[in-house]
Amino acid sequence: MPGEAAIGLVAALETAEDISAVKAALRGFAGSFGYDRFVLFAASAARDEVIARIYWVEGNWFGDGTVVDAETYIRRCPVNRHIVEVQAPFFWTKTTRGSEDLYRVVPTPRGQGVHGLQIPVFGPLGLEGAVSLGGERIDASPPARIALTLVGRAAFAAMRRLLDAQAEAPVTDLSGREREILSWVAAGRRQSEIAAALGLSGRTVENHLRRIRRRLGVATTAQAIRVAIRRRDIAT
Amino acid sequence: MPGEAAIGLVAALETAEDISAVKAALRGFAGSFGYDRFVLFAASAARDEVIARIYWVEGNWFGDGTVVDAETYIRRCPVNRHIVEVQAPFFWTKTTRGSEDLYRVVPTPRGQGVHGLQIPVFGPLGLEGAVSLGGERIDASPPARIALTLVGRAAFAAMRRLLDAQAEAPVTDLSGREREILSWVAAGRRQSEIAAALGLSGRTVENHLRRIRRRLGVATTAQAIRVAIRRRDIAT
DNA sequence: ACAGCATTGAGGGAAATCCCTCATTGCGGA
DNA sequence: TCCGCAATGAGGGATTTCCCTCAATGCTGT
Repeated sequence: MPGEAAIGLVAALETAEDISAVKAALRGFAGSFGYDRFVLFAASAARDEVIARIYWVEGNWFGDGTVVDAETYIRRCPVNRHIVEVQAPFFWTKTTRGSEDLYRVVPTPRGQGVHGLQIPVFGPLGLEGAVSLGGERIDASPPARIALTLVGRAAFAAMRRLLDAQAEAPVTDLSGREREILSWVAAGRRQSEIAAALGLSGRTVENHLRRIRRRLGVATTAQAIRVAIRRRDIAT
Repeated sequence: MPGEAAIGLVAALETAEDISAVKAALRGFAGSFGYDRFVLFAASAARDEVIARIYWVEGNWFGDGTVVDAETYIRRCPVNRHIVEVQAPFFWTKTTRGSEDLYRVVPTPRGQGVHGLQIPVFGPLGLEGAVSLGGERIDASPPARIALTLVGRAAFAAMRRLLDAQAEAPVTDLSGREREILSWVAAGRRQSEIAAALGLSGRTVENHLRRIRRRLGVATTAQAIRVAIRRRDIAT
């Protein structure tokens, strides 16, 4: 009865106090479908890299028994790039030809090799992360996919809640100068124009904008405009 | 067994060919939890107002037997504004004091009056819509919320797939493609990333953005974000 | 048939942004 | 008093955006 179990797990994950409990929940549930490799990472589209922060990596991802570190995983798995282009979970399969690994996105993985389910996680600002599940003999049926998506997303939310609680203190307010400068940018001024208007050097304006981006947790100034408008840091 | 039914419904909704089937699925499932009023609307990157397009309104939303039309519903239900500020489904309750309706967001609705569950739907660009369920004697337990969220979002996806298939007329000066690209920029993507995501060349994205700037009469893309948000060409 | 416009793509070069780091000043709180 | 932080500025280099132009589709409406 994966459905009942899934809903119970989601409820439990919402109030989980313990990272190991979150891992155990996903490990156990996904395990019953044949998945034994796990990756959870934040991707918020807010960083230069696709992956902003790795929450959890576990399992024999590359078939050679090596324990993966974050960088390795990212570099060697192009599936993680594909995540920014989709709107729904997708299956992938890895086939090894000679010494080369070939990853493909497929409707239903079958046959030899490592297969997986990649689950994007969305939020108010767009892509926020992903849950990646893998294994060699996986259940790739629609019910499995649906249940795993439900539980995987709940696990992601729980993991983020627990791990980003202390790690980040993101929602600092913008300083007055920062709001002022961002408002000018929103009004269509270039950095050099703002510098002239405010009697600053272009460098200073640039530095302020970088600080603004970091504070708002966004990748580009254009996105900073949108986020700041939503947060009411600047006027619409 | 709400869990099994939910997963089966989601699978069915993914391939539904028929709007009435989608409605029947949600009506039946939510009905078993005491919900008998339904609203599905898109809120995404394309139109004026918080609500871009209403997919479905059904039920006695205002207790006086009147059939609601879209505008009325939007104007009279402030809960729909609140949707832009949350990251997760929430319950609300409506109490009537004299001739005045008071809406409140609550952890668990109880007592007299109309209660409801508001389910935001997120995608790569952020908030994409919402599913609103209401009733007078509703099940507001966590399992019910989780199952309804799962099915509600699947119903939303199905409804959008079926209804947005045969096009809609752009109300603004920006073309559909232009709004789409600008939305991605507002979500923090670079031109090259957008090109990859949409399968275009970087040149094309760049050309679209120049055209957008010219059309909106702005100098920079950052300003275009603000103007487009204000004009409701893209989502906040 | 033909004009208009959306969509796509490009060359070539100028300008702007963005990244890292480091440093100084001045202010308010522990 | 000293730490932290807002505010300012810079060096130096890597990317990205932006500007002009031109052109080929394909669809729509007159």
